[in-house]
Amino acid sequence: MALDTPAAVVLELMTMGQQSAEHLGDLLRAASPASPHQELAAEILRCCGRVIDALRATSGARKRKAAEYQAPAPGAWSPPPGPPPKRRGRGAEAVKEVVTSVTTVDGFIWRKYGQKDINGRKHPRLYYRCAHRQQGCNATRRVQRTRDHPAAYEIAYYGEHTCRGATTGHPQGGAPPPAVVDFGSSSLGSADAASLSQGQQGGWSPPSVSASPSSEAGLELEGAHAHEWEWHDAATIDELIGAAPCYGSDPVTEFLDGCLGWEAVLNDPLDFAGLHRIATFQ
DNA sequence: ACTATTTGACCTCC
DNA sequence: GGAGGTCAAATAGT
Repeated sequence: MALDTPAAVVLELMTMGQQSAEHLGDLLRAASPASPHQELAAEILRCCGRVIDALRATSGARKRKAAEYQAPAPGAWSPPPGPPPKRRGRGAEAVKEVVTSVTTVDGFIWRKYGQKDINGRKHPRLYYRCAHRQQGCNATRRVQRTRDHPAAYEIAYYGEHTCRGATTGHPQGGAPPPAVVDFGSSSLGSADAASLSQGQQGGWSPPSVSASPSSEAGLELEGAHAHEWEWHDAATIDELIGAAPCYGSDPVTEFLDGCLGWEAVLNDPLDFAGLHRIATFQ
């Protein structure tokens, strides 16, 4: 939610850019240890770092005060009226399971309703349900960082969407903007997850990048037509670098040739005028 | 004022 | 009984 502000978006994008520069530096080192271009990558890295620092300093990173929960009187909690709510059976089959670097780009609006520390897992599991639950949509999803690659998320979907997706109600009927910043396997980020909030007008609102400092899950960029890439259990990030279709024989060249999604992001209908200025470090 | 998120309590399954 | 899943009050954000 908090990342709906341009500054927050810039911060997130700069973080990604920083990660990409790191990745680029690695690739350059691997390609040619003596390459003078490494210094260029290092320069990009430094610039990103400075912008990030400046943004963090000005944003004031408000943090939620720890809730002072007042325990309800014994017996205060009462189950909702009517039949008991149906809980998903433990280990119930997910309709779909995805392992992805972004926690979703599935075109649906999700609302977080719970978080739980899971035994043997370093990161908590996050629970989301479709924001259209009031319209009877019972779709839920479970997001969990993978054990092997904390930058990756296992997303399990449960239930069917009866709402046909929030973004289908796009006011202009046009395709929503491609809002995915696809850094491919380089997104080894500290991204944080939160659910995408829908605008109060009930229509489609631009995809937002949101993060909460306290959350352990990842960046979430959502757009109805944005793509997500998946990898499967056996794949490692390194394997994916080699396997990703956008990489050719020269990974460095391919990297520079636009496997990243910057253009798509900057062409986004969102007002990125300010972003352009910042992105050019002026 | 209203909505979204956080988080401890509670429920259900194994 | 423990672990995972969900609820709902409290709180933050707009």
